[in-house]
Amino acid sequence: MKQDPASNPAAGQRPEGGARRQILDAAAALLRQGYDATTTREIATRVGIKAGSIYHHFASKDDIVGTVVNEGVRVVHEAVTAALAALGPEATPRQRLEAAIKAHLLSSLEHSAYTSASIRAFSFLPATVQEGCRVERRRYEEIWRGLVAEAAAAGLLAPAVSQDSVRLLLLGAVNWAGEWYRPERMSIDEIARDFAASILR
Amino acid sequence: MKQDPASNPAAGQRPEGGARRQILDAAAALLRQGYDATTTREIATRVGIKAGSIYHHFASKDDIVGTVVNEGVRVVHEAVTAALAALGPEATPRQRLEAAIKAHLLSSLEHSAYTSASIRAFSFLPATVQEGCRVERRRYEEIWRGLVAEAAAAGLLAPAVSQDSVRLLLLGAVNWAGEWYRPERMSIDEIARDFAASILR
DNA sequence: CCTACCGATCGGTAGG
DNA sequence: CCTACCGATCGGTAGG
Repeated sequence: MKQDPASNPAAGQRPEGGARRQILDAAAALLRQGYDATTTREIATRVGIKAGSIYHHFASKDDIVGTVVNEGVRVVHEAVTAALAALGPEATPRQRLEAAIKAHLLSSLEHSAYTSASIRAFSFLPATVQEGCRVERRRYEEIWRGLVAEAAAAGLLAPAVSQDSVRLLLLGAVNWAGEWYRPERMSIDEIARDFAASILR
Repeated sequence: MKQDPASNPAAGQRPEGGARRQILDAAAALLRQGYDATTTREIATRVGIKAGSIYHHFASKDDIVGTVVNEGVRVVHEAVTAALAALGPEATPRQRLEAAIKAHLLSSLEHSAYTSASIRAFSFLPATVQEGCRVERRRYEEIWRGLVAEAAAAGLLAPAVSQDSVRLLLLGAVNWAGEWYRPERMSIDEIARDFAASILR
């Protein structure tokens, strides 16, 4: 759940930087417990400022939440893209799918509270916040559409099963992992390997 | 999302029946939107009584929520058990797993707001409510442990993949289905068939 | 089952 | 960035 600033592309873009980033970090951590548990007062306490001062940096609570959720999708998107690029052009569809699963799990379970918040809290957010995130989410979904299509073209999927079903099965499983994952129970490498092996043949 | 009283084993056990059941129904429907969205006042409004009158029937909000969540697990448990029993002793492990997936999806996506609430809201509930549900949830999990073990014994799983991984993959996928399921998009029959076919060989 | 109310907490604002 | 405060809403209770 550490926030690596180097993997956080928005860091340093604003001259003041500090306070705004601290507010987002606190909100991301709180969003794990849900939207209502993410109070502006608790955010302020964690940052070390008074409740009213939040509004010097953000227009509203939903402005904060929307920024966190959008950034969470962007972080996992970039993590998966980077993992695929690191494999190089020789990689097989199987290797690529397993690498994408691993990168997604690492982002949501270990690296980014933003991604974790995006996944867990999304469906309980106000409709306006959800809509502000739709484009980014759909862009990310496209990666998985492509990976499943590659696997299908290589004949790695079960016969007579739609690619939509495979994608929804896989994304559902990895998104739900936050509900049961414990580091000492099974490693992320192992989960990624088993999930990929279960679906590919 | 209809509540079929005949499939609701607790109905009729209490002589007064009506009000208590109506409160639970309203709470189950509201819990889809989250724990905090489930206010005692909104429950009362939907039932047609005043807010304070809730406490004539239940000790607290968490008493209501805990009852709903427990019943949600019990309903899906009984739905899956009944579906397996209906198959008879000649059924193959493949048929049994697919029937269980279908029964679970039907319960959470069509038949029971209680089951839907159990799945969606669980991880955002107060710890005390979660603990009051642990036993029932673990009992339900055992069914899936058994089904995966049957499939493994029949040689239907991918080699070198742990049964835990397969169970977590499958349960994660079906539990996440509430996030994307639309009746006009893909039928529950089709989802169950594709999910089973993706994992079995 | 209702009326009337409690203490607490929420998001947000005025004015400095 | 703070002090002081707002209107609204929450879970729950007293007393009937």
